[in-house]
Amino acid sequence: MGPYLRGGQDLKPTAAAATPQLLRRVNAQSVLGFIRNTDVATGTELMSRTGLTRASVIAVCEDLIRRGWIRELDTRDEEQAPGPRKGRPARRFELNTRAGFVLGIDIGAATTTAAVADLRGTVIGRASGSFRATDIPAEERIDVVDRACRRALAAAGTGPEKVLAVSAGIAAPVDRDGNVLASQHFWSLFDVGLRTALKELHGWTVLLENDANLAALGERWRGSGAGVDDLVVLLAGERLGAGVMESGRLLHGRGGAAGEMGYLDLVEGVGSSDGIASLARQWSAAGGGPASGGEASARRVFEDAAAGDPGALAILDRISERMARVIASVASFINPEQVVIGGAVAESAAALLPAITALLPRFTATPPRVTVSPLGDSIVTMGAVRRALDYVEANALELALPPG
Amino acid sequence: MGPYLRGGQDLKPTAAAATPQLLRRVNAQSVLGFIRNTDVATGTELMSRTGLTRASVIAVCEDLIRRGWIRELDTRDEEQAPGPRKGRPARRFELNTRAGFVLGIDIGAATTTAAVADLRGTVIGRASGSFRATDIPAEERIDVVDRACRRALAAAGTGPEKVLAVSAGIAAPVDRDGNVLASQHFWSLFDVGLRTALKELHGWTVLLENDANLAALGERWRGSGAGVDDLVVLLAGERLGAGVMESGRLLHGRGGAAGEMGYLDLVEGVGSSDGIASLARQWSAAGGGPASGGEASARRVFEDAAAGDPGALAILDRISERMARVIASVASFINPEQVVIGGAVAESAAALLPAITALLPRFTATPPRVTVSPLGDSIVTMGAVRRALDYVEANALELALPPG
DNA sequence: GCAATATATTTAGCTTGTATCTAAATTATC
DNA sequence: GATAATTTAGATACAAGCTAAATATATTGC
Repeated sequence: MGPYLRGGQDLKPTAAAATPQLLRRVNAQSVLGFIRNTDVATGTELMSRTGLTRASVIAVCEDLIRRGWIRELDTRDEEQAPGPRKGRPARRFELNTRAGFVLGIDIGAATTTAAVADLRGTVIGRASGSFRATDIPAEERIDVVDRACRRALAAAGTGPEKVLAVSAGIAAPVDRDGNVLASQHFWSLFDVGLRTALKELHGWTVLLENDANLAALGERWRGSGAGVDDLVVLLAGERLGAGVMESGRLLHGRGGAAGEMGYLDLVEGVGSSDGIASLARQWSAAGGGPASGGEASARRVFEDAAAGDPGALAILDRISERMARVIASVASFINPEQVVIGGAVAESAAALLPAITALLPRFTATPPRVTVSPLGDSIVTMGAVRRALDYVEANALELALPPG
Repeated sequence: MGPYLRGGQDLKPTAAAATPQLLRRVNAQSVLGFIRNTDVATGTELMSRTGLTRASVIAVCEDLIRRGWIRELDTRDEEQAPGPRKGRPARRFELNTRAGFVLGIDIGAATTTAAVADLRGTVIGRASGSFRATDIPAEERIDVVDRACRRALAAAGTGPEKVLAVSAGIAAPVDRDGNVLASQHFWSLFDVGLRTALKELHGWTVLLENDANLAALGERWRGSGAGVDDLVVLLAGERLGAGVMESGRLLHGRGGAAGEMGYLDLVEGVGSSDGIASLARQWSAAGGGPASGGEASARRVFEDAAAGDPGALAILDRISERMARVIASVASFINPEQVVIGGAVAESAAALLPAITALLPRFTATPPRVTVSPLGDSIVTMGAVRRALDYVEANALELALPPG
């Protein structure tokens, strides 16, 4: 900058200047974004989708090849082009799906699961681990998580150096910068420990998120909320949390406690959020989840109800109304298009959907569509994978791909 | 595009290609953005703030001068530069504050107010109008609004052709595209009528918003929530609505009904949202607002309470607890940094702040800061002005400024 | 083999940037 | 009052990236 600024006040630029290189970055992102969502792309397709001229498209593609993100298919060994192919054959480009991988981790109270996915989001490795107890020290918990990651990578046939981004979900408020509130003593300790451990061991930077928020990402990506921009996911199992997407963005609030549902203590006919959580636990233990033994009893309640047993019907009615009140209170404040029930209770909740849906208009003027998550146990890991991919996609041109 | 695309599928570009002109747009926005927030700017200042070189800064400034957004101060008639000014005098640029104006409109049940502001947001004209009754036809209501706009413009010493953007707030859900839900028969009729009328009469395009949402914008701009990114404004007067900002963005939800607070019907110890609204109405009529007569009684309640009268204290306690429950239920779901009480009840609410603040921790684990709006009656118009300015600032380089 | 067709490549030119050098205007100093 | 120091202005050279248009190439169909 020369001597010009010496005399001025010590001012930092508010934003970086837009130089011609920015154009390439923008256009490369747009080309790469299209290639990500297609099988193979020709130059002509890319021209029409991006609005660029052929010269620019080719320049961008050669850039992306040099950086390792895409690959050119040279010989026409695959003769699967559909239409009548006249004219000079087009150069064909495809995503280098295995140029790197992402890691999505679900860290629960009792177990943890890590999933490895390629750049298209296909999960190619998965591993779980159990915690000896819920009150083990943070280090032990971190070690179990690390081991699950290693095993998932091994199952995927790849290694830590190929990991481009890591996202982890925990059952605690996490703000939008990925920090756990200091008041959450255990989790904030765990947070710092996890970050430093994975950084030192593998060089990874962890994107931490609340588990219900990740569930919302996952559900919108590959669940029943596909493509819905205003979506709430109720993650009910060990505890009850909500992941809220508004206009396609996750809500965090000041300290990451958005969607924490503590206010349910105040809602009539619901009981405390602890009460809901314990209800969910019982329910899950009785048949919704893999917990011990009681599967028969939950099934029996449904069977008895189907047979017209008044007691069983009353139980289901009470549960339905509680759920309806919870959904209604969320829905009338956030006005989502859809509410998805996920977590351990999801399976059981499916049977109650008609009753819940029928009750909603009594409690809210803006009843959302209500569905049950089809993602099962993997709802949080799916969201974590999506979160990590989002990061990779947003920063593709800044990330250096691992060699090989 | 030539013959290239003829053979391809009929695909539209997903995004516009980034051409060199984009650079100028980005850099011009950045320069203009800085000039907007300063009194006069020199080339050197702009260089340091934008990171551009002098040549680019000058080119951009001359562009902006040609388009009418800024102006160069030629002679140094104003010797108000602070430091020791050595060296060759700098060219000085300033915002052409009166290159155009924005119009912010508050459309209430009984009255409407229009405010005219210059490009720095300084309100330079204001006018109100009353509706003959609350159930008058949409056309009549539109006519009253139009007349208020004309008078506000006249008071500002300008005309309709100088208006760059118009924002209006109504007490109904409005989605993020500015549309009123069709189920809101009256308002959706009014909406369409207002748009077409103002378009035909003056060529304006109206940005419609929910009034509480505008209140949130206003409060964050020039109220007690200045600069707070996670902010909830409770607009309590004729009715009760919440404007929610999360991460600096307004929440709308699918149909614009986010923040509608219908769920309060379900919250224990609050009563229905109608009940809250009527409470607010009584309260306001008794002294919070400009309504007839009863000011003495509200003042008397406060005076009696100050004197230790148990009946008066009980009334205030009940109101405080209701407010605390409302705020807590919002706060524990959204987790805002701050909640602002605005609208007609604001004045009275100020006296209850300590009680409300003290009660909050009983109802929520994440109690926000609670304040009372200092904006009074103009909270919605202020937000409408901000909304219109946001539009102008985002689209400055696409807007053609009126000549003169 | 030759026309038709679709794609690839090359070349020239435009816009917008940066970097660097020289000129101008003002204050401070002797 | 001339001269040096300082700060900004303006001009020139050049690089990145895009478009547009002309030319070259590979494949299919007759």
